[in-house]
Amino acid sequence: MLVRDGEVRMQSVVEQTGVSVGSLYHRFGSREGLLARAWLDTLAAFHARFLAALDQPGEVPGLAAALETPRFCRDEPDKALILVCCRRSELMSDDTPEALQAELAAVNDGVMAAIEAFCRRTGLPLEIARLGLIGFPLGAVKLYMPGAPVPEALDEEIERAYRAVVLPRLVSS
Amino acid sequence: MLVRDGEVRMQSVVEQTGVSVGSLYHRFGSREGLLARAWLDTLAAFHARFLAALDQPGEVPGLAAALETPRFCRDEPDKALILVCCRRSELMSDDTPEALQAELAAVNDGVMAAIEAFCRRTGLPLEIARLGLIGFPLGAVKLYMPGAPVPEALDEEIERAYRAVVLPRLVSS
DNA sequence: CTTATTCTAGAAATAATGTTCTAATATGGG
DNA sequence: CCCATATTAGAACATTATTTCTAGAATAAG
Repeated sequence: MLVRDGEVRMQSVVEQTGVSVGSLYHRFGSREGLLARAWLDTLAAFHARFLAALDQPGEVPGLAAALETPRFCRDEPDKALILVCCRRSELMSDDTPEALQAELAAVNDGVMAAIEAFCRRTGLPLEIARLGLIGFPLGAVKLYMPGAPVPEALDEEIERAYRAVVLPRLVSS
Repeated sequence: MLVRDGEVRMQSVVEQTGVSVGSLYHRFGSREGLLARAWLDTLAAFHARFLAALDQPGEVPGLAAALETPRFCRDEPDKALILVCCRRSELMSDDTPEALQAELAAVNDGVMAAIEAFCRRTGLPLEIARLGLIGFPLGAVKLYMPGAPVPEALDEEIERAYRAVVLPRLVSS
C-alpha cells in the first residue's frame, strides 16, 4: 500500500515502488506533483469509461454509466482504490502545481458538461442525475472497499436504486 | 478547520480551539488519543439516533434509520463532518490507545448486533440491509458535504432507493 | 567511441510536526 | 486563608517527513 492512515509519504512510495527519491523528484517535482498526477490519471481512466457509457443508448438512459462505478472497481482495483478511497482534497490542494490544477479543472468541466447535456437530453434535474450516476453507486462500492472485492450482485441493487430515483422523473418530463 | 488535507495537526487544533498544547496532552495523552476520542464521541452520537430509529415500528421497517443519516447531517453538522468526511482509519489506527480500541470494538459490536437482529426480524439479507441503511444514505449526503447543506429533498430520494432495494426482499421472505 | 542528455541513487540538509517538561495559574476542600 | 490537586501555557526538544544536492549510470545521437 502506498497509502497508510490516509497519508502518502515519499518514503513509502520509495519502499513500495523501488524507485529512488531522486527519481521521484526528477519526474514529479514534488510530493504535491506526484499526488496530483496519481489523482488525475485515475480520474481520466474512470471518466473515459463513464462518459462513453453515458452516451450509450439503452432502455434506461444513464443506467450503464451508473454501473460503470462497480465495474471499474472490479476491472481496475488499483485505480479504483485511489478514486473511491481517497478524497480529492487529500491529493490536490492549493499548493498543487498550477498546471495540474488547470488540468483538473479541464477534466471536471468536461464531465460537468457531459452530465448537463445528459440532463438536457433526458429532462432529469441535475441533482437527481448526480445522485443516481454517482452518489448511490459510490456509496454502494464503499461498503466493500478497501479490503473486499465488489460483488457482482451489487450491480442489480445499484440498478434498482437508479431506476427508483430516475424513472419517476423521466415519465413526468 | 481542524482538518486540512485530511490530516489533523496538533498545532491546528491549538489554533482553532484556543486550547494549549499542554492541555491537549493532559486530557488526551497523545494525538492518537485525541483523534480516537473525536471519532468515538461522534460515532456514539450517531448510533444513539440510528439504533433508536432502527427499532422504531413503521410501514417500511428500517426506513426511519436510513433517513437518520441526512437528518444527522442537518442537526449536527460538526459531528456529521467527522462521521461523513473522515475515514475511520484516519482517526483510529493500530497505535490508538488500547482502551479506545476496545471502546470502538464495543460500539461496533453493538451496532452489528442490532443490524443482525433487524435482519432476523425482517428476513432481509445483511448485505441488503447495509446497503439501504448505510451505503445509499451515506453516498447521497457525501454529494453535498463538506461545503453545502444536505437538502431536505434528498430524504425522499433516499427513501425511494431504500424501498427499491428492501421491499422486494421483504415480500419474498 | 565519444559526448550530451536524461535519469537514478541515496546521503545530507531543511522543514514540519509531535511530544515532553517546567513553571505558572486556577480550583476546591478544610 | 492555606494547602493540595488539577489544569494551563508555551518554549524546548525529539521525531519524522520533504526536499536538495552531487556523483554516478544509462541512453541515444553523431
